[in-house]
Order: sequence, then structure tokens, then C-alpha cells
Amino acid sequence: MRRMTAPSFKEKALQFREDAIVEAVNQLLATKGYELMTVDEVAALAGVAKASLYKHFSSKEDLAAAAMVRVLDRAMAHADTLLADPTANAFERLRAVVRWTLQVQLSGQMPTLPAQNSKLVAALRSNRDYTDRLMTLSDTLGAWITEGQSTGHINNDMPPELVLYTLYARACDPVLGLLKASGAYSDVKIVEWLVTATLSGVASQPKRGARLAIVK
Amino acid sequence: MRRMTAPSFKEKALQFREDAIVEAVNQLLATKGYELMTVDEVAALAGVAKASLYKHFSSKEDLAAAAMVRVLDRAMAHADTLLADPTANAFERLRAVVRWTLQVQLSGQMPTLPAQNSKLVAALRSNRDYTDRLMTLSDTLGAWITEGQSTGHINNDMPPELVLYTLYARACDPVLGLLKASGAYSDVKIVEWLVTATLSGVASQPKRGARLAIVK
DNA sequence: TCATGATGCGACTATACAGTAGATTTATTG
DNA sequence: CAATAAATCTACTGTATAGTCGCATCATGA
Repeated sequence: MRRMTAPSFKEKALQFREDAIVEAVNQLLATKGYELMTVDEVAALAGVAKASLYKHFSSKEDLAAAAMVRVLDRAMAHADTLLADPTANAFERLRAVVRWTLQVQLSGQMPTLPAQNSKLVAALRSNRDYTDRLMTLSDTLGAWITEGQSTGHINNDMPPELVLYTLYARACDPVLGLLKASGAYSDVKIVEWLVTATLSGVASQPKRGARLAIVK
Repeated sequence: MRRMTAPSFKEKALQFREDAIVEAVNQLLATKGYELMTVDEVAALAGVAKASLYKHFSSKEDLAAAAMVRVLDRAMAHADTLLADPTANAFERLRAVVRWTLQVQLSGQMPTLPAQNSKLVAALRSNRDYTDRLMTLSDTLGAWITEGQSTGHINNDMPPELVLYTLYARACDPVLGLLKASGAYSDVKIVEWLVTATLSGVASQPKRGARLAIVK
């Protein structure tokens, strides 16, 4: 049954609190990671008692899932804005996705979860809010990837799966943090280098037409 | 004062136990990660009582450091064998390093540590056994990288630091595990794709001489 | 203004885990 | 073989933290 009336004051306050909690989780996941994040910290940062928090989310795993849902929503929203630009092709959209992901991580806003925690992984897998969004986003990006392969922009020898995972992996690439910690480079420079590294690797690009002088 | 006598039976047994402990740590770090690894597990897996373990290593951080020292030693040993081949150039040696790293990870033998645990990071930083080896290995690889840049094999626009970190990051690349979990590809294929992705990215390589047909 | 039901909170429990103390075994040496 | 020193083990402590209980508070609707 869908709601008929406008959200009441109480309901808006509720939503506001949930947002504060998820924002706190997002922040802590981005800085300390899942294992080191404590529910007490989340509650304190959100300005909520722990028992109240458990009225909204039934477990620590649920908290993590909520943060991932939010970042996936943002990623999909970003993908939609990219589709709105008719001048960009699939490859350029993928490049923009990589850049967006790196920018979010560099600004300390990217929540990351350990793939090794089996209890957490099981909780995520059985969370429809999460899995549905992950599949939707993967479908969108997967379509761009195969399109990029058919237009010759993306390596045809690699399975689209591998390319997709490679993009996702930018969200937890440790290189970003190490370069930032060195303090020697601007954020913009770091992002551009890593976009290049992802798409073209660290090897020199063979110059187009480089063999002109050699071939007769 | 250096020892004069051969290691006694007792001392060999001691060394043997330490090896068993470090091997257990390595295995658990590779599978569960640092936070989820418990000292009780390490002791059980090594076949040693926890209190005995603490006679060898004074903290959980020390255990992790010992495992990292071991893997760094192996990496340096591998680098030495690469230097022994006079036909390979710096770029080819770096490719071999990437392949080795991926192979170790794929076989479930690569210990990884969370960069977010500040207590652990502090312990590693103040551990000479660890830092000395890390610097030595970085010097070796760094020399190969700048050599690769001067011979035009490696992108000159990128700081060597970035290239070095990119190589190191292969040790904890989640793409490997995801592809393996999909079950659709052989280990050899996975490694080769990721070597390519690291060095040349996921984009199509512009074919050498591709503009021949266009330029006059 | 009062009844009500949902939401919030302080204080609590249970548990898992890092680290320790003291008894016990074992290799070594005279 | 006896004395010793070192290493190991069993059983423990202290603490951090996920999750809960029961009472207090407050918006809402009559």
C-alpha cells in the first residue's frame, strides 16, 4: 500500500536521522574500514544513542550495506548524467566513471568493505537493496564496455567482466592514498595519472604511426 | 658477538617453530586478513600454545611484520634471479615481477595488511627488519623503473613512485579474486590478462603503424 | 488536555580476543 | 645423573565491542 499523505514531521525527522547515521557510516568506512569501525563510534558521530541506531539497522552488516547502497545510488546518478551527454561515446563515459570513482576516493568519501569477511559478504548477498543496485550498475557499465569493445576502444581479448572489475577496483586502489600521502602531487594530477594507468597502463603508449620511419 | 658453534638441536627446533608460526601467519593473512586473524588461530595452526608464541613475537603486529619480512625476502630473491638473466631488459624484469606478484596472490600465499590500521602501520614503520627490506626492494625496482623510462618502455610522464606503487598494488588487487571466483578462467589466463592490464591498461593498444594507410 | 504508540536513551549483558602468570617439561652441561 | 636454564603449556585476566532491556520522551489525534 503506497502512502497517500505527505511525510509528517515525525517521518521527516526519522529520515533525517537515518541519513545522519548512514553518513557517519560512510565516513568511518572510508577512513577506518569495516573491522575497525565500531557501532559506538557510528552512534556518537551521528549524534544518536546506539540503542536508537539499532531501531533503524538490525546489525553492523546492515549499516555497511546501507552505506554501499547510498554510494551505488550516487554512482548510478552519475552514470545517468553521463548518458545525458550525446556527444560522448561509451569509452569516454567509462573514462569519466573511472575519474569519478577516483575523485570520490581521493576526497575520503568512498566507503570500502573487506572482501574477506565472509559474514559481511553473506549479509550483502542476501540484501536486495544492495544486490539489485549492484546488478543495475553492472548492467549499465557492462553495456558500455561491450560497446567500447565493438568500437575498438577497449581491448577485445579481455572478458567484459575483467574490465568491469578493474573499474570497480579503483574504489579501493591503495595507490591513490600512497601518492596523496607523499604530498608531492596535486589531487588533479593524481587522478589524471591513475585514469591513464587504468586505461593505458604504465607502459609507454606506442605512438601511432611510430613505425612509419621504419616501414620502407 | 657472533656465534662460534653450530646451531644446537634446541636452536634448530626453535627456528623450526618460528618458521611454522610465520607460515601460519602468512596463510591466515592471505585468507582472512589482519583484523580477522586471531592469535589463537595462529597458535593452533602452527601447533603451538599461544603463550609460547608470545615468547617469540611480542605482539600481533610483530607477527604481521614477520610475515611481511618473509614475503619481502622472497620478492628480493626473485628479483635477484631476474638480474641473473642478462638477456632481459628492465621492462621485461618488471613484467616478470608483476607476474610473480599475481601468481603468489592467486595461489593464496600473499599476506596483505590493511593500510588503515594506524597502530599496525606504526608498528611496521618502527620495525627495521621490515623497513630495511622494503627500502631495498623499492630501490631495486625503482632503478628498473627509471631505466625503463629512459629506454622508452615506461611512461615518462608518470613519477617512478606511481609506477612502483602500481606494481606493489598487484599484491592486493581484488580483481584477481573476483575473476577466480567466477570460475570461468584458468589461472594462467587471469595472470596474463592482469599483467597486460597493469602494463597496457584495458584500452585497445593502438597498433604500431596503424596510421600507415592514412598518412599518404 | 490526555491517551497512545512509536522512537529515543542510559545502563546493561555476553562474548571474543590480546596478552600474562606460574607451573611443567626438556635439552644441555658438569 | 643431578642441576640449571630455557622454552612450553594450561589456565587465567582485562578490555573492547556487538547487541539488548526496560524506562523515558514526544509527536499525534481525539
